[in-house]
Amino acid sequence: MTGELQALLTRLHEKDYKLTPQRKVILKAFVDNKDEHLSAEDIYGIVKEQYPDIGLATVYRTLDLLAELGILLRMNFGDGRFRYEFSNSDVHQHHHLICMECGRVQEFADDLLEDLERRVGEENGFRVVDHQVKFYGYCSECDRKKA
Amino acid sequence: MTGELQALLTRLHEKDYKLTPQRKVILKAFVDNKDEHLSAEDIYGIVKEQYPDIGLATVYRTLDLLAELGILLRMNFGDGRFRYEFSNSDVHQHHHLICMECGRVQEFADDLLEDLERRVGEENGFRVVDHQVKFYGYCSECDRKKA
DNA sequence: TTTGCTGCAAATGTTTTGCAATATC
DNA sequence: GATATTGCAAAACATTTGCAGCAAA
Repeated sequence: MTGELQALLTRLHEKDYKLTPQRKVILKAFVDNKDEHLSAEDIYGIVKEQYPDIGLATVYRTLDLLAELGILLRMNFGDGRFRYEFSNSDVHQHHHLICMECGRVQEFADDLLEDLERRVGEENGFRVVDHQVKFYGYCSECDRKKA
Repeated sequence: MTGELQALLTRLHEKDYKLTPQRKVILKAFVDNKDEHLSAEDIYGIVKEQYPDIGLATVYRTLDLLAELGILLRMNFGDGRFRYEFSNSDVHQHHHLICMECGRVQEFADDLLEDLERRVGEENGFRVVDHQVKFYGYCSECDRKKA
């Protein structure tokens, strides 16, 4: 756990970014909330407990930085704000199931898409470098409640 | 062409929505720009030529209405504004190739995904009702310029 | 000590809303 | 004539930016 945070800090340090307490605390928030898809405001709320004087602008700037470095993934679920998650390079491709009732986001991994990606690129004269797949529907819980 | 506009107006009329010139002119803008992915501001610009007194708020309200009725699809390409396109029920599933250089959006249709959709739903206890797929990369033109 | 970072407040850009006036049915 | 719809201006909301002060190296 601590080792993971350390590794990330080292990664920043290697690129000559300063290791400020604000950056540490934001990174820690992601380490502690691995499965979440956090918005800037979410992070701000979490981080304010440990570091009450942090400014929202700093959160935004840090998220930008971490996303540029590839440490975070910036995603858009269509709810009007960006959300961020740890860019776990092990699980290379993972996608999202978005519940239209409660808004909960589940993840799923799938490699079948790489095939599709290649084929679509060839057929359309397009060099595909990334893809994003979202399925919309109802999670089992909401589906049960509705029935 | 005119027939298509008529059909849409009838659809509004049947649901007791008033056929205002503003609504007609906005619908016409979509009929005339079938292959585009238009933002509210885009529509506002187009429509202002025929109806200079229209307000931007009316454009937003009309787009909301048409999207709710299923006449338009509201989409988010991550460029900070919603974009709308005709919901052409013939081409049931079509997806987007987004050029990371010039921002142009090409479409492609694919039915292979329905399979995937079913399988993912089953494996994750999720009732999938829609999906959205975006491929990011470089269109042939930009790819050529870069090489 | 030097520069990069921060917090604050103001600015930005898109979308929404309150309200009085207006136009459709 | 009743009520939905409009235009305008202001508000809301997420995000960005300018800048003076501060802190990591």
